[in-house]
Amino acid sequence: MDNVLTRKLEHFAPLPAADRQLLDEIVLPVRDVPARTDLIREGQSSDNVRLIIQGLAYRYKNLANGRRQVVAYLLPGDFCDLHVHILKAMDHSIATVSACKVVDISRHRIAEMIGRPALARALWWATLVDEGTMREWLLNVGQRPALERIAHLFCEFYVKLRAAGMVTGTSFALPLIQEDIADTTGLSMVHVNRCLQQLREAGLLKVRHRLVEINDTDGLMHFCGFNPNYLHLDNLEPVA
Amino acid sequence: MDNVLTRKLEHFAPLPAADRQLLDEIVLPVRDVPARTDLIREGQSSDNVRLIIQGLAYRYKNLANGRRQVVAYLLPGDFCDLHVHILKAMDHSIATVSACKVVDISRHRIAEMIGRPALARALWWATLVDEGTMREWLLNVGQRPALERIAHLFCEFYVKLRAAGMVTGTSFALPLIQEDIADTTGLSMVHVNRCLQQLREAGLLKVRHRLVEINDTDGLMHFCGFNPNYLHLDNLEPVA
DNA sequence: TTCGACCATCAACCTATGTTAGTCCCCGAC
DNA sequence: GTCGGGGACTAACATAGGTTGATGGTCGAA
Repeated sequence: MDNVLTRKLEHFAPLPAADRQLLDEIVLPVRDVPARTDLIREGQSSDNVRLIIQGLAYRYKNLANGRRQVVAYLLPGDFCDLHVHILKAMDHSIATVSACKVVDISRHRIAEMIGRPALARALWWATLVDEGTMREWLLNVGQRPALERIAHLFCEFYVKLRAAGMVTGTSFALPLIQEDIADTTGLSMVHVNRCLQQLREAGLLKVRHRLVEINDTDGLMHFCGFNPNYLHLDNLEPVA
Repeated sequence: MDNVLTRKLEHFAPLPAADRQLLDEIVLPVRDVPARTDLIREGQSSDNVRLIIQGLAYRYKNLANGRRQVVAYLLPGDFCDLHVHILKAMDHSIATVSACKVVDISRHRIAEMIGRPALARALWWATLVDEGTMREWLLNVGQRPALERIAHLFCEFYVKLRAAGMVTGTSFALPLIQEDIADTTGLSMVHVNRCLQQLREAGLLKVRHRLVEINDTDGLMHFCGFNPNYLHLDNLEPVA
């Protein structure tokens, strides 16, 4: 199976063949977006819904003084703005990290999806997972010390990318720079750098050249109290 | 109109009379829950969906070391766990702040609501508003300094309670203690205390005896860069 | 009316993290 | 092959906010 949307939605429950076929039609044609490019900006509205097919993107909000908070990452199979036709304007922006492949899906197609019970439930599940993730991030940023906060972020990437089949062995590609990690965790870039070195010295994880290698999965998860329940990936094979 | 659910959902769009009638049936019978009581705990699941009719409650998550993060407040008209039958277990807990009146709604009733297009859209809108709020909180906790962070929280309460008709003039009841504010903003109780005094000295806002008085609405909102767009209350009368 | 609990407040001190201002390394463009 | 730029990394210093522990209101219950 190479339809990333199907793959993602079937983490909730298997889909009828007819639904899978609809998803196969929806997933084309693909458009290329360069790295570090805004897909949609706060205040904008739009008729289409965008879906990430390949690459990494993120949602973010800015403060007037220029400070930035990343509020979510978007992986292949994630929708950018499923809600544009309910809400009048975006309350945040979305940008690519790496070069991405994106499809634009018409409003009518979305309605078609939502008309199918199995798909509607799967999309609802995806929404709930996103909410659960934001709650966990709030806990992370609000209560965990810097080292654990960063470790937790890497645990989450590990589990989500693994579910998407994007982890080979014990390492995965992650096109983030340290400043992205800083803006995700509410820390300064300098402190992120210090922490990454400490995590490396502790033998928990290595980050070099946009490649993350997790030496000690259990150790890392235990260190930051990572509990994947909030991702609701009940169909997930246990961690190796 | 005294149906808090109708009132809330009609912030999105007016509802057909038949839908309003369904909501009137749903909103009974009411059950009393004392203050500072868990409504549902992380890991639990449940067949019913709870709806807050009166009082204040909050969603929260705990760390193993006992630290607590409040991730959302629930006002009259808010559902506690609309998703229990999609997800297998709660990924967070919910507790009351003040004594609350709550209704338990059966799964079948929820399905009935979702079957009505106008209600389904209104519920979807409510979900999206909750998501938008969490993104704003992430920005708040991750990027704003303590004073602005607390000011922002009070701005949000002001606007939401005002939309719910729970603000009289320039002040409103808010049963939170300083420790709640601390656990909401990711600050220590002591620092919250310091900040509240500074906000008072600055003539922006006074908090005493669970009563908040906002002296200078515009000043307060400007001070913390509050922009209510994320609440998507397009039908809201402008701030007095 | 008194008592006890709970909550607000205060002071002294501490430290995790931020800031500034660099250097260095690597890679891709020409 | 060299140049330029982005990103990683360092060091020295600054501070916002945390911690601890004590004091003092206020209010409801008996």
